[in-house]
Amino acid sequence: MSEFEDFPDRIPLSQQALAARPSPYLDGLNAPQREAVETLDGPVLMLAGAGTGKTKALTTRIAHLLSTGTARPNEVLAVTFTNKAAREMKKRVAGLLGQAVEGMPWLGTFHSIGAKLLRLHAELIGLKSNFTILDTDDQLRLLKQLIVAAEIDPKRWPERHLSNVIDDWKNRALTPDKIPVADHGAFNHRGVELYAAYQARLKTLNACDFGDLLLHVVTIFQTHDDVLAQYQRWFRYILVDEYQDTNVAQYLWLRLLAQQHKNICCVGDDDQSIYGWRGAEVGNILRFEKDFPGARVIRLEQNYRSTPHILAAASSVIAANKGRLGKTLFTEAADGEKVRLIGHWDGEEEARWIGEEIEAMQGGTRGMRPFSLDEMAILVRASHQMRAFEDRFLTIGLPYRVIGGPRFYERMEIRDAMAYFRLAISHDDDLAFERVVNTPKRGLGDKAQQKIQMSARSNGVSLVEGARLLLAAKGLTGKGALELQKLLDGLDQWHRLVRDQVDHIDIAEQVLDGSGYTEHWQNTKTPEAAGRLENLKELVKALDNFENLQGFLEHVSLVMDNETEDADEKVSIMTLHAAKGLEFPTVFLPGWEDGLFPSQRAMDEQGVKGLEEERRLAYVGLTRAEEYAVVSFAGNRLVYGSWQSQMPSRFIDELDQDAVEVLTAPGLYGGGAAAEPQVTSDLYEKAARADGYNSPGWKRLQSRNQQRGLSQPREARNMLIDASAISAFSTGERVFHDKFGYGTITAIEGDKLDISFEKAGFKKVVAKFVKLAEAADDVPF
DNA sequence: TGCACTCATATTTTT
DNA sequence: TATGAGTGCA
Repeated sequence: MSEFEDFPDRIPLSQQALAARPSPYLDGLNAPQREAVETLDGPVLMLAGAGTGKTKALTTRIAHLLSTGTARPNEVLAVTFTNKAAREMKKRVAGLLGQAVEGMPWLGTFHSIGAKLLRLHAELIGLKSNFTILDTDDQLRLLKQLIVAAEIDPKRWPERHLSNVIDDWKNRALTPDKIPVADHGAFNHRGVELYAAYQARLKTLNACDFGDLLLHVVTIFQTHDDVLAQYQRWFRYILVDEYQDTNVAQYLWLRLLAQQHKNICCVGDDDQSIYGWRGAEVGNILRFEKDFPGARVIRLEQNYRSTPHILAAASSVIAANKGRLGKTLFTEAADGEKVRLIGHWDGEEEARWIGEEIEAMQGGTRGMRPFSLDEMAILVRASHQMRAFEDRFLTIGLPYRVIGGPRFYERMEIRDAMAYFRLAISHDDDLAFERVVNTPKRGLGDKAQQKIQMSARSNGVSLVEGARLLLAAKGLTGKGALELQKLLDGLDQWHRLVRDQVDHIDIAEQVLDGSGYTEHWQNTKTPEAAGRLENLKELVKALDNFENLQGFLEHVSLVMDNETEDADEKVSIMTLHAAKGLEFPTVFLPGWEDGLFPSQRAMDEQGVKGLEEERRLAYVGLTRAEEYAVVSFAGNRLVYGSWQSQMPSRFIDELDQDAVEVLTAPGLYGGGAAAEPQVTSDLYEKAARADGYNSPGWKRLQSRNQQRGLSQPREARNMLIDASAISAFSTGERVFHDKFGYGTITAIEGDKLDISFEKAGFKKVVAKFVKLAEAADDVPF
């Protein structure tokens, strides 16, 4: 292996010698971080709370290993989950060492390292080393074919479902022959059979899916001692990021590799485990000390990110979870702002308020420093919540960016283009052929495609060959035959270009133009066509960074992400999941309502386990904030087209009251305020725009709350309960609700009223959203 | 092949 | 509500 030549080969130092010769990187680390860096031998579990500098510790540890000569770059296996994390790690290690880390071939994501290993040993599980990696789309198409072939109704049993079942098995490192009896009922008792068929099909296609990249490697390790032993010797030091997110397959993979030297350092935070639904096993991190006897557990608890109030709020929420490893975050930062809590009438108003708040904060009119849009983020539980914000921000012209969403390489045009590239390289790529045979439209519809399939199957050849034979046998006539011949000629021509090692950018352009694909989008008059052409250009541009098409395809299926860098200042909108690992000075957390967050589905399907994961999500959300966090909820929300009354999230109850300040929103009126004309909220809104919290409306609302003795209630949420509202109602009373109309109170429970509405039926509603019927009579509606 | 229509469906998604 | 997938018709 020549790739490490540029790295000086140093004589490993003993621990003793190391102690005597402190590494220069240790400055600026706190005691536990230092310990995590210096405890090189034996298993180490670094429990790193949010914002405690775990990446710093991890990268310094690598730099330390290398610079002291304890390990050579190729002896260190460092795995992350995301490409972004891998890049970041590379960059920071390089920064610490003052040189590029070209010589670290085993720093990467689980999947990229898995792919690398699998290419080296593919033949051991019946693949060729140039196997293709299927994306989700290919996978689903394949599964659909298998479902239909098995004469199962794909409507009742959609491929999506099967893919989940199979992914779940793969996450648990279960090959078809190892599926436990308890799972045999999966997918209408046909799951195991279809799984086996799928794996067989993948092998004939010389392909594997994401899960296989790990599963196959585990299988190889389990069945080939010599191969395993080689890597066990090789990887003297293993580092794992985000250990709480590992699934069983990844866990086995790591454990097998670590058996020889046992120098495995896992970094994670059980409180930030939010991917349980995807097969992540919190149990892996909870069990670490059992798995690796003699493990040193190091806790990083000093938080460098958030103010004490934010930390207190986050800690108080997460404290409600059971079975934690337990950490107590602390900070030396100054107090700062309290977490603010605000309730709104509905989702639309919530979005409006946040929009205004963002604008105000830009100008520094909230008694804080001015914040740039880049410093603010809105974190939602589910992506459909984004819409309200997008709508609002578009109307007021507030620039925003949505993080996450479909990735670049998942877009239709990119995949079509890539399918063409794949075909240019290999005519055996049936999946690619299926994808593009009639894209753009060539008059090769279902019937023509079936004929090609038949021809291929009966002759035992690939689809491309099958098509060739079909044409030769005159099995296809007319326009279709002509077009198919043109396509096949094109394929031959492109294949020659690849073989002759023509510059791959030229090839790409010839393929896209020659196939008529570019033209297809040029002729398309839909609004997104221009963007698609733009993306295709982008794709060709990206080719520049690679030696050849093959290298590009490998990369694109594993590594290409969607980082559109634009310099413009924008507010970020993303899901809580997407926010993990990020931080923002200001964070808005809307939609804290029971059923939405925590999500009803998580609780229904996973019970307490699900609820606890939701709670960790709340913890992740709050700990993203550096200086300022705002939690909000709405009393009414439009869910699938009908209005739903929402209860504030139970997580709001769990917030440390001392860390929270309650704001009263415009448009919220209970009890005494109910009699006030609607104009109150208009006044407040105008004033808020002008003067922020110094507005007369704001002050009036504040003082009114104070008069009611609401400044120091026991629980945060209780602060929102209008005492007069509670006493104002009694069972049997006729009330009015803006969205549900008139109804009668059937029961009262704290601030919650059970109301039987005349039109909307039975609802549970927070008292402050309801008025006595006679008080409502003068409200225009 | 393209359209207009019905119908079911509706979290989170590192690779 | 709004999106997509599937279906029927020109």
